[in-house]
Amino acid sequence: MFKDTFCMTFSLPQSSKKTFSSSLRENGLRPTKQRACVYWVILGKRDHPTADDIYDRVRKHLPGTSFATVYNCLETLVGCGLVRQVNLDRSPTRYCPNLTPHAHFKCIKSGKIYDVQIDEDTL
Amino acid sequence: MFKDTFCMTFSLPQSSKKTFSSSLRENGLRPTKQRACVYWVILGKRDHPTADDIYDRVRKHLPGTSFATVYNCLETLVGCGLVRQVNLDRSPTRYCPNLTPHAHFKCIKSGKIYDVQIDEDTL
DNA sequence: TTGTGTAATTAGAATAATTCCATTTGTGCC
DNA sequence: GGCACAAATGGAATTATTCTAATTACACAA
Repeated sequence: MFKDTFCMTFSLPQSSKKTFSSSLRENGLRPTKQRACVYWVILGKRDHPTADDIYDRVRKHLPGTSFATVYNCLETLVGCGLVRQVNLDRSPTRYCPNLTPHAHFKCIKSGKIYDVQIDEDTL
Repeated sequence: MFKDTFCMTFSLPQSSKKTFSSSLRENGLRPTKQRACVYWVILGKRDHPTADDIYDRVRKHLPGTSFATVYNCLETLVGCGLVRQVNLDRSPTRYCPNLTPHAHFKCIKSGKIYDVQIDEDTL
């Protein structure tokens, strides 16, 4: 009875909601709450989370979510161009909502990954 | 009795042999036949082989070689700067004896990887 | 030579990220 | 409501790689 309202402690900002829904629909896919939550999580903390991180964060809001679903959603979002995959070496794939052309800088001490804007003029 | 002579159907060219031995010794490591064979295999066919490919090729010459050894040797060779790792997406790590600065081009059809020399002038 | 200590190799188990599969659940439409 | 199909689910399977404990090879001293 309270399931939906209890779990839905997330909501996309209006602008992202539009991009989200229209991108999916353009590809004949549905804007489901799991997909919305995964997208919301990635937009919310731009620390290049792994699927594992995303799983943890999503489950705080949609506790029933499975790993398979997280992977499915990620694949879908990547396919629609809403998020990007970041692969460095063979460490777990990370996800990034920054769609502008940029490079990544990885600190070998902390392992953190930073976006580096590319200055077109220097190319 | 014939074990060694039978198995040792590989030998590094004189120049590579020197680089190989001295690089290892500089790092306090021994130039063993497994390491030599792995190096020889990587030098021999520059198709960016995976650890799996290397395992197959090495075992044609040193049949007793284990996977662990192949991985150990690869780690050692990379550590000594004799070969390089190539990681693209999350596909298996590939190995490359080209030590000059270069980029990689991967054909999405065949999956083959090609070295692309970098023209310093265009940087 | 013959030990002896350490480095290297070995087989097989363990790990970790990801994918697959069979089943269930949700949604849009008649 | 019922139907068809898309999405989500839990758990098993896969795969590249790493770990572990035991064995073997080698350099050097006695």
